[in-house]
Amino acid sequence: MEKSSPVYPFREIEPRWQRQWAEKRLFEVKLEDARPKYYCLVMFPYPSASLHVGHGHNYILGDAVARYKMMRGFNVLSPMGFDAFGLPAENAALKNNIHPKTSTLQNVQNMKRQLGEWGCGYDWTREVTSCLPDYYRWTQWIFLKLYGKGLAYKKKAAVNWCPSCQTSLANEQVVDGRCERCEAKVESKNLEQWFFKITTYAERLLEDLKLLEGWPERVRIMQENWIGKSTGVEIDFPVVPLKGTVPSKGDSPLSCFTTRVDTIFGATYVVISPEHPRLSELVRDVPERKNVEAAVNRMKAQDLTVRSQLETEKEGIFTGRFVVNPMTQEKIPLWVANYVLMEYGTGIVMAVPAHDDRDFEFAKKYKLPIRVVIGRPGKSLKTEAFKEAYEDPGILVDSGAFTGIPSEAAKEKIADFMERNKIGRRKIQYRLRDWLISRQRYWGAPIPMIHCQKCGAVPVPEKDLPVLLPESVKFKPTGVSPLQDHPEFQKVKCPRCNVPARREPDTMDTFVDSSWYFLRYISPKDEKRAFDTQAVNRWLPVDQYIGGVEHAILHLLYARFINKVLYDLGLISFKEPFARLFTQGMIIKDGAKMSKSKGNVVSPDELIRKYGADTVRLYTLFMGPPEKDAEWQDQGVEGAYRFLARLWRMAAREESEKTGEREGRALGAGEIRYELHRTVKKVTDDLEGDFHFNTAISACMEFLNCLYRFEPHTAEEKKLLRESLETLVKLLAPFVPHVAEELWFRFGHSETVFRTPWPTYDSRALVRDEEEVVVQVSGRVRSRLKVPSQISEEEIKNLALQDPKVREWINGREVKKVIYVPHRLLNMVV
RNA sequence: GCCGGGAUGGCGGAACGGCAGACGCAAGGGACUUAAAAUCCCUUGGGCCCUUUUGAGCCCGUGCCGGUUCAAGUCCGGCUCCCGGCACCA
Repeated sequence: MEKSSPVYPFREIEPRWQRQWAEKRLFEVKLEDARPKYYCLVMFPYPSASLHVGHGHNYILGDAVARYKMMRGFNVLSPMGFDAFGLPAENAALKNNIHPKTSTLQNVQNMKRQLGEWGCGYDWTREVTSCLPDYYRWTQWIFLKLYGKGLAYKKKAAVNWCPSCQTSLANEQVVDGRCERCEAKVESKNLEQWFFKITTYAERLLEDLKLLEGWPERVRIMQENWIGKSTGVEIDFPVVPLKGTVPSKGDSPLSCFTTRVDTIFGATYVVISPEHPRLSELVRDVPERKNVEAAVNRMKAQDLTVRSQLETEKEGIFTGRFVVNPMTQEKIPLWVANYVLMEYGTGIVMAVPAHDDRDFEFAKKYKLPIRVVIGRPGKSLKTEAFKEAYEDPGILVDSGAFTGIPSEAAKEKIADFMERNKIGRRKIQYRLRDWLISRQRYWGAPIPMIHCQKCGAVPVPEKDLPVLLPESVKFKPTGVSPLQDHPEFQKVKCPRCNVPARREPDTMDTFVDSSWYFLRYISPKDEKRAFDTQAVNRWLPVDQYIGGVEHAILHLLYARFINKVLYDLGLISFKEPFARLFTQGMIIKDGAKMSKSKGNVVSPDELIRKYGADTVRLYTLFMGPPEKDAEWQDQGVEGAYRFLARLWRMAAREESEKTGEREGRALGAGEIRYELHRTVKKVTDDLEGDFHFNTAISACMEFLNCLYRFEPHTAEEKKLLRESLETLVKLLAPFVPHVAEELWFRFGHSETVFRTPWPTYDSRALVRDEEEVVVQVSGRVRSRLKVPSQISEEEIKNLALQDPKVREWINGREVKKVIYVPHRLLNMVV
């Protein structure tokens, strides 16, 4: 239902102010301004065809923060750009038979329009678009920097392969065994691929999380889990030679990583992964060879996602070989088992069935010996009494010289012993894997490498950057890069020996593009370097980063990694890129995340036409605490709209007009002054804290309600009303910039409200002459007293004792104890 | 399994250990209006009870069970359910 005449003229004022701000360059930043800097950054978006109000949350939050900080006197940098390479654009382009560059740039234009209509202000002179050569040239440069440091390498490895997107994926892009983008089941494929050695930085990425006090705890924990550090010992188990064979190279000891060295005396067998490269050699001469190989092939064929699930039945087979437990000197069997992962540790695990659930289950199934070596207080040590493994710490039993030692201490002592006797060594293991960055798809930055028959892989010299992504390419996914067969692209000479060579055909993961863009905003037009070290060192780390929690691991980990590499290269001086992080909640509609595929998107265009951008912004911020998910309710928008209309009417009304609706409820100047200062304090505190815009807006609503009950008579009172309104407009300006700016000018000001200082409160005004104190008798509210605020405990007690309701409840009994909380409550216990 | 976070009216959500439900939505009633829209006012957690009435009062109530405290949505112990992360990681 279209409203014919809006209750306030947002249709006229919003476009006008958007134009004015652009003309006045309100958001354009001079880097060397004297004011303190504030870098407010919203995660740059993927240019999708059209934004919905769920996307809006992000930008509105960021814009409110930026505008607030401007009013606090900061030189605010609030840039915007587009994460424009990547699969979705390419897939959409294929579907619509259009070039991804064309559609991406179209989307960018549309998004810029939408952001503008939302009233979000950015320094557009700093816009970056990651799919344009003047940007990706420097993404390639960063690749070369990593390559130069030995942090980019190519290897053949089992990689995650998305059969639908026809490309490899990083570990971080596999969610529950499915492609993060298209949800197709990920397969394993052996491919030659480029990796970034993020594992080299595992410890620092973990350690420096401690520096990130301005980050949400949960994001830090998610990164910690992802890095997955565990401390333990790598133990060597000598292989027992087969009878009648000469000990061969294949018989060197098998190393196992364990976090529970204290249980070594209970290791009754060893299990090896079906993928282990030494396996075939180990079983070459055993009589069981045929059976073992058949079983191994069965295990390898098992669906990876199924196989790596805890619930999956454990399966194994005896290899026919034995190893020696280095502590007991016992000969123990070597088994192959489907639950041993090749990618973690050494791919070989010692099994202690008494003290590990998995080993216990496996030992039971295959009737392998179970030996108790950790005593449970007050429980039987007999193996038969074990219904399940005992995994908790305890006192060592049957553990040779280490018997009687508590397990935690034993871990250290046994590790020392092993290191002395060279049978094992302390080791730290991480779950984090190297970052696979090659993609066999078209729409990405080409990896700047050249393959030469003679010289091998040769980096493209920096002066030859960018390696341009050719535009006329058949980019239908085939599983190999579309650039592979592009003649002009491939035609290249080895930079080292000048013989004909071929270019690396793979493109880079888009997460490489996004792991440094915040540096580019500082000097976006620089043609000589990726970023200006000096300026970047002054402007970073980002003061406030805002984005979705879905990037908690992927983008935020990669960006931290690249930052650390650049730090080590001496190109930047800060260890972490983002000082404070705010992760906003999702907007839910009809119980699900808003998405085009679910058909539950709410378009901002329509809402803005109907209610105006300020209403949409106000409602978005008012819905709930911004870090939590919130359900979008169309009716709620109406409420925000009504509030702005009320504000407009109050501010625009004639001074003589009557406001107080009912005499009895009218408020006096004293109360208004008190409420004014209270509101300033509340809004300021909420904004300085964790961006609790919802309660800040509530406070503004309450204050406006108060103003409607105020009827100024004297000149002084009229002045107070005016002051109240101007202050309220300033408090609301970050949230509803257009209507605030309009009213501000109508009040007679000629300078933008965003360059006027944020209101302050006077704590003396927060002291009231008279206030209400709750009187409790034995913890229950029985009465309320209006008392002077500076009243003494003795006085208020006497007043309370005279109160008829209180007297009735005390009923002559003795008051045993009196608790007085000044300004709040008096509790008399009988 | 481990680690986070959460559970408050019909709904979104407020509450330095101190009046639970601010603010907003929805609903109901009323005013204005020929009517509608817009606007404004009142009521709105549940139960009980007294009174001729206006009203006033009492009890219960923040997922469940227990504890600390003059006082618990908030702190402590033990659960249930929901959301998120990690997970056959040795």
